[in-house]
Amino acid sequence: MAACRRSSRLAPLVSQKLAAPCDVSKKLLLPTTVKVEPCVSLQEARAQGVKDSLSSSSLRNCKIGRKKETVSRTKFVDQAPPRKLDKITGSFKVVKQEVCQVDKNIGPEPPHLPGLRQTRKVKSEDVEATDDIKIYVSRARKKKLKTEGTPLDGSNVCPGNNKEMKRDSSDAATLVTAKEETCSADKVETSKEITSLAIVPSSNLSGQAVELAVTSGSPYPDFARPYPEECYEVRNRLSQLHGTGSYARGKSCPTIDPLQVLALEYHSEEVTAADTAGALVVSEVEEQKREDEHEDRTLTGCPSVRRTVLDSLVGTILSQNTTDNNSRKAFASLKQAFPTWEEVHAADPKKVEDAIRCGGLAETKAKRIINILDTIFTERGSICLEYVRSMNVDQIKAELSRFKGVGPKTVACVLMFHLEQNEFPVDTHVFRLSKMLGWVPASADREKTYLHMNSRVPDEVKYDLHCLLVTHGKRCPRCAKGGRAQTAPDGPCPLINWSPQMALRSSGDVKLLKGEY
DNA sequence: CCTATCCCTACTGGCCCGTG
DNA sequence: CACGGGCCAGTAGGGATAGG
Repeated sequence: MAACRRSSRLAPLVSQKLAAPCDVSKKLLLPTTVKVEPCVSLQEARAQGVKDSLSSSSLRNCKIGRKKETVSRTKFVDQAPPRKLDKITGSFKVVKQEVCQVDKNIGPEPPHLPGLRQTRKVKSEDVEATDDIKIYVSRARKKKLKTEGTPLDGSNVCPGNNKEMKRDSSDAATLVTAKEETCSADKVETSKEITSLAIVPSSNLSGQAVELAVTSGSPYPDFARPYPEECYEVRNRLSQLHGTGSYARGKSCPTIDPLQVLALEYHSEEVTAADTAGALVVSEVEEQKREDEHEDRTLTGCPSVRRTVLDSLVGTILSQNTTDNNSRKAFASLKQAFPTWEEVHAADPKKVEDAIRCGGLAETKAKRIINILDTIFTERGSICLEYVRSMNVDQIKAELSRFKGVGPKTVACVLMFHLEQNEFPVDTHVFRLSKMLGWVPASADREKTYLHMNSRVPDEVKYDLHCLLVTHGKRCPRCAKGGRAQTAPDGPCPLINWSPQMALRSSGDVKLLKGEY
């Protein structure tokens, strides 16, 4: 197994900055060694032309202190290869002599874009009015503007961001109508059944489960859970609690997770009241769809496509670390300011930043978006990501994850919500609940959880289960992080006693420490 | 010696809560 | 009411170390 994994990591890679990938990709080079001048920092190493596809450890080996001056490479192949550390597949990265030469001509890489953190609700008092346009200004930005002596006007704020900035308990109540009666006593019975299922020894696994344990690409091939039966049962229980029926792709999920709301907007299928748990999501989605009817005509450089992969990718980036409302408004604001991606690409980064400011982390996200557009334009001659539709899933993962700011979760969301692939994104809620349910080893990190769950969860239930776990992780007082649900609960948790971890949590005897789920 | 991996921290804007 | 600290979540990067 180890040899197998190692072999996969040696998948050849090509720099994203190769100006003519179609030419270079035809080359077949034998493994060799490339001399890299010693340097004292990562930035300097990159400035020397070392591609950022090189692993951090390998790049660090270039530092003087370690007296490591060589970087190995493998070969080009005639296919679209991953171009940086592939966190999803675990494949690895190398650097090539040609890459260094090309990069030297390009110069140092763009400034480091720091990571992101999640934001929560927006305080209503931070919404201010200027003339007829209500504008949203964060406290931090107010402080910054005050420090800079910049007047508060429409040039430095995001318009049209004055509604539903705060998702309070009344909103939640709207979302979860008619849920209480679904939480009846029969839940207790099924809970007992599942308790017994959860502790069933591996020798009693179904044939399907055993097969999965043997053949999956999981980092834990011997860890058989979750069994397919579990996935279906949890889906059914959470569906009863948080929403009715199956959340087929393209229909609404009973969640207001920004990624899912954005995803809904990308699908042309009808969104009906019966498919959602509340009127809020439906009205917002329909309203957005109406806006989209107009915007789609000029939205992208691919006029024949209603929603593009690039829309989805940028939308998902904008949804990182912010609320659904803010991310959606940031996306709409961006489209309003720059109807096409070409315009975004050509725009002053500050203008782009201003356009998405209402989504939070505007500077970071603007740089990342522009960097993506710039990379695509440089490599393809036009700003369009539709070519990934012809790729297989692994190739798409490699293609998208090479962009800075696009991680495994973002790629998985694009794959699942937009490209309708059988992916199982693992966000913080899915990660936490997976551990609580005993579906992954306690030591599993998020990436391993993603790999394991993606291989274990039956394809037909991935979409539903993801949506429901996210919803449940937000709403259930027992299962929410820190025991603090983001909305009013829909009812008693149907997963009590599902696993020893869940039982411990529900008993209240365990004081959760920092970092624990 | 080189690479892979684990573990940890930084970064970011905003919310929540306690304190003065 | 203002202020500060803790916390949130996804990504990037670096130190240390294991393994081939």
